[in-house]
Amino acid sequence: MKAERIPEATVTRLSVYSRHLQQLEDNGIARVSSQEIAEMVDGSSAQVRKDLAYFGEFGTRGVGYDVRLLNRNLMKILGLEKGRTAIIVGAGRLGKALTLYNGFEQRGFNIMGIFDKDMSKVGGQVGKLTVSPMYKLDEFVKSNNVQIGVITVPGFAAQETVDMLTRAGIKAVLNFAPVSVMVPPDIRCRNVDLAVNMEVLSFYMGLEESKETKKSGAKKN
Amino acid sequence: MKAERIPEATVTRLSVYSRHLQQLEDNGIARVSSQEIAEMVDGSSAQVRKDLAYFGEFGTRGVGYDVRLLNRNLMKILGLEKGRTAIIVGAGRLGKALTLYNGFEQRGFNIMGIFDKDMSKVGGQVGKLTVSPMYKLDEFVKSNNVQIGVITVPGFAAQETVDMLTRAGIKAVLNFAPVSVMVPPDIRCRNVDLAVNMEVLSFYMGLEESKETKKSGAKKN
DNA sequence: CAATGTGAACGAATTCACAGCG
DNA sequence: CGCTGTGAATTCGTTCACATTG
Repeated sequence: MKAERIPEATVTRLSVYSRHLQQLEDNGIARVSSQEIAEMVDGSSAQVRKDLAYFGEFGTRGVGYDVRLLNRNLMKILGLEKGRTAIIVGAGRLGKALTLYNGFEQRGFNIMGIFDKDMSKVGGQVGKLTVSPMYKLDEFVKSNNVQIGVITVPGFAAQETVDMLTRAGIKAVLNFAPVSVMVPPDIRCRNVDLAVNMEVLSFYMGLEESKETKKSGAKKN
Repeated sequence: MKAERIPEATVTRLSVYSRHLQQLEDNGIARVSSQEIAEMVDGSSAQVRKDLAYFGEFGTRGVGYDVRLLNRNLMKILGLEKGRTAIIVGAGRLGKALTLYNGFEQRGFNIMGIFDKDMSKVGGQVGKLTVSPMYKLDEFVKSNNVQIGVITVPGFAAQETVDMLTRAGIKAVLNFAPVSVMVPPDIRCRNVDLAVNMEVLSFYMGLEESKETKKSGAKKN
């Protein structure tokens, strides 16, 4: 282990390892090797060990890793033992779906509120939460120490929403609006563009298609 | 330009470039430089030019790129001029939200159907679509030539769903279930794990937090 | 002695810097 | 003259291979 800069790809994989370890734990499996983890996530054992090596020595040579212990360590590395707090901004279908998405609380995230500009949505129920108006956002973020803002507003409203959140003191933004938003340098931001994922698939399908075209002897132009 | 393997990161960026060019086009902007594109996507101009260079020469030296023309080319590279077809499997909240998500059709994707195993959901309306039972999936995919299957079923049902889709002849899978699914080597698959995104944010927030702790002189242990 | 942890080798992706061209 | 297009240099991430150790 050494104090280096951590590749983002490593962080992403740690999260995936953790989810798989959780499954092993739930199934009562006590030990696992880097090789076995690699198979679960479709990677290499060397990669698994390298990823872990950034943060310490978690295994026993000749034996492998204690599933429970390693998962605890990964959760800690990922900051999940701290009970992360989040709100959803945008009470459209996607916002509501994310508010009620089980995967978040299963991993220790607490969705504390949901907000919308549209007064016809304000007051509506989303599970246990009630949709709040935007003017309550600042106060809510501050007094509840909300850390993560999840943006599910339409593209044109995304930047102003992010600005409100950063002014209120949010630490990180997960943006589902299909635009690039600007954040101050001390705020973490990730864009999840659903269409981009589809387009990457489309690109690779296109490669396959042109292969087939070649095989059958047809010409493109 | 040369016939090399294309980095996936490049493909992802092309999709983002295209979305921004679309915006410029809508605003009546006719020309753009690699520098300006870079600023929009928060990247470097050299990166933009390198990405484009995999596919050809699209610009004019000393001038820049024709917005409309470049966007046409990118859409073509991404296979979007072909009218990609998709179905959603899993008519829960996320499935419904994605079915009605504007971003897909705006980019040329046609969501043709939505399926669910739960008979109490079958027959329900989702926009213009009616939720179909799973036993109709195979026939539907084949006769409509559906290319992309979007998985929004619970984790435990994801693998069997993928198997059904691949048997029916699907070309690509976009998996929102928080598990790793296996696909045959000729099928493209992307996993969008919503919790992973949150956890990566959480990790970097943790780095900030320990910086602050150090600054204030406190010790972690 | 089996599986970890890790320096060294390798390969891939990004950035640099400038030649080439409209 | 300005901006593209691109080899060369560099940085970054992954894989290899083996010494290390419980």
